[in-house]
Amino acid sequence: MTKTGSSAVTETNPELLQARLEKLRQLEALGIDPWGGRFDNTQPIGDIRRLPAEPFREDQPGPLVRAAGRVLRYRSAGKLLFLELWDQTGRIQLMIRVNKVSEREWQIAQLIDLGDLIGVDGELGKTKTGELTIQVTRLTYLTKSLEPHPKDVFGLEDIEYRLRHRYLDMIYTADTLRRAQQRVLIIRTIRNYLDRLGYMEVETPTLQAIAGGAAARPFITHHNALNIDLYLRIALELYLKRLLVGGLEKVYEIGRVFRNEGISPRHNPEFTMLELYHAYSDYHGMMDLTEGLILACVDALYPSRIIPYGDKMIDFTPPWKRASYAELFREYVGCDMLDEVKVAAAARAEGIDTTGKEHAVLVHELFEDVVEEKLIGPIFVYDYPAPLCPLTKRKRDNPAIAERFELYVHSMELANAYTELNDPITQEQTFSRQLAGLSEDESMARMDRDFIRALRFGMPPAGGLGIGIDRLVMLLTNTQTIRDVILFPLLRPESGPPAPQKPHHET
RNA sequence: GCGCCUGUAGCUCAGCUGGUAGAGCAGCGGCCUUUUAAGCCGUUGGUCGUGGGUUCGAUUCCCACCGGGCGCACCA
Repeated sequence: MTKTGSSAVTETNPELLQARLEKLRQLEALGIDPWGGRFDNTQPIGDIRRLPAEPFREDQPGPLVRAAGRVLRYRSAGKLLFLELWDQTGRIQLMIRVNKVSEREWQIAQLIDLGDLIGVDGELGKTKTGELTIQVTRLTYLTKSLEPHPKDVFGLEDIEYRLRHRYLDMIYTADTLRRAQQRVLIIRTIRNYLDRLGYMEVETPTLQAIAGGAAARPFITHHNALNIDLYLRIALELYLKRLLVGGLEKVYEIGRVFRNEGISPRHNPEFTMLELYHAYSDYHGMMDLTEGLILACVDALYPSRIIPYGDKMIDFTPPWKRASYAELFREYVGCDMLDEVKVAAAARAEGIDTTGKEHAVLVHELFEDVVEEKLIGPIFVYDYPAPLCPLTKRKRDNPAIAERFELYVHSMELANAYTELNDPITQEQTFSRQLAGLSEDESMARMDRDFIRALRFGMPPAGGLGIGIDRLVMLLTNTQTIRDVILFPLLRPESGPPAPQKPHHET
């Protein structure tokens, strides 16, 4: 194995490894299988901690409990051992006394290393200092850990180390496990909420011949038997809309999408989207749904609807503020967004380069630079300038305005919804216009003729909603970086990667 | 992709303007039957991310590369 002399990969200290291998041999010599086996009827440590417990007494044994988990602390006091046992529900102290276990078990206990997995039966009680403790009567080896574990009391500080050893991060950084559990709860809450409203959850293709539904660069892959390039999807939209044509009136998907773009504290190349469509509804219907859906998540996680994020508190008490794009623009930029002269002046004042830019583009750049940071929210911003939203139905009485809203919380776009365009003629023109305008990067927008054909058969008018699940989880778990709500975010390979195989497809 | 910051023992960190590395914990050998980051005695452990340069001498200064972080760009 050649290492290209790079990266922060740490090799295990060979002496520490040897010490553990030696204990492994000693365990085997005692007739113990160091890799353990089935160990049934354990109680979660969190449950055990809630049991009533009295100080230990020789004449009156406390309740018997059985737990399994990882040893995170080990203190030997001669003929007495204190350990700390960890499982995903909590930690508890174990006490092993030489005269309370068999001689063989006492020997085994001497061979425990930090990080080993053990199972114990014992009596629940309290030590002289009042610490809730299981006094072990039977000790079962479940798995030897050969790698030295990090020192529990310091936790893990190195971000790269935490990401590359997420399993350790889960054990030694309480927030990591908490977030993983809360993420599950959020997604389950969303499913339950939508299922109760009669939405059907579906799964649409990840491999697509044309990656559509968003303006983003796709990943390219290859199918050998068909000998065609395929794209990883960048959105769920176009297939879900086909299902509207097919008669599913309330449909959603929670799934991974892939965008071949930069990485940042708010961006991972693969992330999870909820997209949802409701036939015969519109963007106002989606606003109500969004509010209810996110509130259900807040209620699932917090006793209050005012929750912390960073150094701020976010108040989710409904009803949430709703303001039009034009209103907010006037309020924070200080001029009417239709006034081309004033908008250009305001843009220049913000240091935006105005040369050769369309009016609508300037308006939106100003909105992003000036307005977004004010939107602590939650606030629904609705009625967008039509040029910004090619896939959206225009207002009947004002074709310059698109029926779209975005939900902002803490200046972050959390949800995006439209009254969906179901007019195949306009849709086709929009595709063509996008293609004409973006000839430089042909992969950004592709004419999806099959989708146009589906629209021609008649897609019901509908409201559609997209929510970035990762960002929702960030917000609801008070997490500042997307890497900490995705268990395994993308990182460069840690040792020198094999030379990338030519040919590249682009860039 | 560009800019700034960063990489010292298994973990967490020191190391002043250049003199070839140090602590705590973990490990190893002892002592201890109520510890709480247990304590006491002894002890092992590092090509200071990698390569090159300057220098009598580089963890320290310079350059390149590799990994990571933050910001910008692309985007959600």
